[in-house]
Amino acid sequence: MGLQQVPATDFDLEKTLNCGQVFHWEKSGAGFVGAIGRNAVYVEQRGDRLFFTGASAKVIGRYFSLDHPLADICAAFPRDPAMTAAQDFCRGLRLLRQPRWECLAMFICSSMKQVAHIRQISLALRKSFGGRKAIYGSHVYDFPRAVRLAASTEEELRACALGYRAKNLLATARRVASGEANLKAWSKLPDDALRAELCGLPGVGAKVANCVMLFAYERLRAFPIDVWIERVLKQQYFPGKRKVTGQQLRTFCDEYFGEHGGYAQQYLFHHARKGGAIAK
DNA sequence: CTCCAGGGATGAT
DNA sequence: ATCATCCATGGA
Repeated sequence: MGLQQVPATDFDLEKTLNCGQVFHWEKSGAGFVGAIGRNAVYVEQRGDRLFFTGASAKVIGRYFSLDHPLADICAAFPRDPAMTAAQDFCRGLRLLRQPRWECLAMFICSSMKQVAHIRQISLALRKSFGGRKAIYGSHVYDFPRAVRLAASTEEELRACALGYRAKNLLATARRVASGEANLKAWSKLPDDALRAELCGLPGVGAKVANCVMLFAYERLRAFPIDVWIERVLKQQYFPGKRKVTGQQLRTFCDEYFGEHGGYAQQYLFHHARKGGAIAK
């Protein structure tokens, strides 16, 4: 079974899959197996080339955002110690273009959870409601469509360790399945209108909405603020300040990080979590 | 404005 | 082996 390949400069597959933007890729041999939409995929990095099977080069390039001008994006980051250290630590980390429904559903499940646990929820949902597919000597499950989850019960979802999130996921799945929430049509909306639509869904607040905008709607300006990022921001950009409100942080981020704020956020986030850049 | 449910992994004792 | 901690959203 031969692998196809594409050039992938300024790319780090392991960092891209393990930085907390996606939750279902599993290590397999020298690479990873996972699903890109309905495609079961094996992907492996060798130097500045990506070897893969299970999807077209076009699908691979699009999902891993190999077209993002990473050097230019990084060059446009603000020059400060935190950003420089994060950028150095995250070399090659790219923001994926994830399927909209899958991304929305997973970030509804992500609330108040750590990455390890979100991965378990992802697998449980896929095993219970998704389709099993063989790939490169292994197998994966694709993510269940909204209509499938809409036809499930809160009890079935709770069995996937969703806890109180089951109710929100079920309610949102029903809205998406009925067409009342048209995720595809929303992609034409400007940022603020898109955020407002997403926040109207059960289980979606500002943080989850910004994650979905960043990871599934190519809104590279979207800057999700969670506790990790809040710590980094306060420590690095508001040192010694006693009371910093959420609104102050919000305004600062939107102005300071600008056009590619989402990349800046992901780099600061990953560096804080994995690089031990936090003093608390 | 404040308080807190909710639940499983993870780190500390 | 038990105990505290992590955490976004929504509702009281």
